[in-house]
Amino acid sequence: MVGMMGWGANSDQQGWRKGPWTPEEDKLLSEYVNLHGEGRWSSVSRCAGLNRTGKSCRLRWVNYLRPGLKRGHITPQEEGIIIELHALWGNKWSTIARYLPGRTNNEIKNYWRTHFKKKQKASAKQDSKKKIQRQRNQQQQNCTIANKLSPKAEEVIMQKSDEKIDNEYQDAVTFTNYHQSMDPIVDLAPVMTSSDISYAWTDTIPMDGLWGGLWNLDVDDKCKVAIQNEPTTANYSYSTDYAVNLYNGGFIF
DNA sequence: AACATTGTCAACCGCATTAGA
DNA sequence: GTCTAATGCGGTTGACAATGT
Repeated sequence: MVGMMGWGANSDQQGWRKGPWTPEEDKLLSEYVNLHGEGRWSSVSRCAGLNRTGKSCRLRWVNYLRPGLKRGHITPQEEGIIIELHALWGNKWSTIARYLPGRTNNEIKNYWRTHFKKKQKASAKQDSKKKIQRQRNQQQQNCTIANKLSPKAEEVIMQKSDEKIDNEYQDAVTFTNYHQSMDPIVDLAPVMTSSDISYAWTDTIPMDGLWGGLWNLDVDDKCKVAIQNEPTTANYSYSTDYAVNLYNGGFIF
C-alpha cells in the first residue's frame, strides 16, 4: 500500500517515528486507549511504548482506530448533507463532521476536495469561456466592419484571448475560494440569538436547501436538528452549535 | 506498451485555542 | 495574570492506484 519512502527519514530530529503506522503500532495504541481512555496524548505515546508524538497518536486514533468509524464510500445522503453544510459554513470540516456520524473531518475534507473542487473549477472555467465567447462574437461583428485581419493577426488575438480565459478563470477560482472561506453566520451576524439564526437561515436557505435535506434524514441515522436554547455567549461556536444541534444525546451516537 | 495525468487517502505541518501549573 | 504544554483544526503533501493519451 503506502510506501515507506517519502517521509524523509522515518524519524524526525527528536527521534519520533514518522510515516505510515504499522499494525503493531495500531495494536499498541488501540489497547492503551481502550484501557485508559482518550486524552493526554503525550503520555499515551510514552506509556503505550510508541515512539510517536502525541499529535500523531491522536490523529491515528481519531481518523482510523476510533470505534464506530464508518468505512467505505460516502453515501448520496451523506453527500447531500456535506453540500448543504458546506454551503452554510464553508470549510468548517470538524463542524460538518459532527453531523455525519462515523465520518472524520479528514475524510470529509478529502471527499470535498476530490469531488467538488474540480466541479467548481470546471464551472468557473465554463462561465469564463461563455463570457469570452460573447466578447469574441462581438469582436467578430466589429471585424466585418473594419478591414479583415491577416491569419497571423487572428492567431495572435485568439492566443491572447485564451490567456484571458485562464486569467479570468483564476480570478473566478480566487473569488469562489474567498467566499467559501467566509462563514455565513459569522460574516452576516457575529452576534446572534437563536431567533436571529432561525430567521437568517429561513431567509437565506432555499426550499430544497438545508432544512429539506436534514429534516429528511433517515430515522435510523438517529439524527435530528433542532433550534435549542438561547445562547449564553455571543460566540460563534456556541451560536451555531445551539442553532443546529443533534437532538439525540448531543453529538454522541 | 509506455508515459502522463488525475484521483484517492493517510499523514504531516503550522497555527490558534485551551488547560493547567 | 502569565507562561507553557497539550490539543484541535484546516491546509498541504506525498505515494500509490487508476485512468487517459
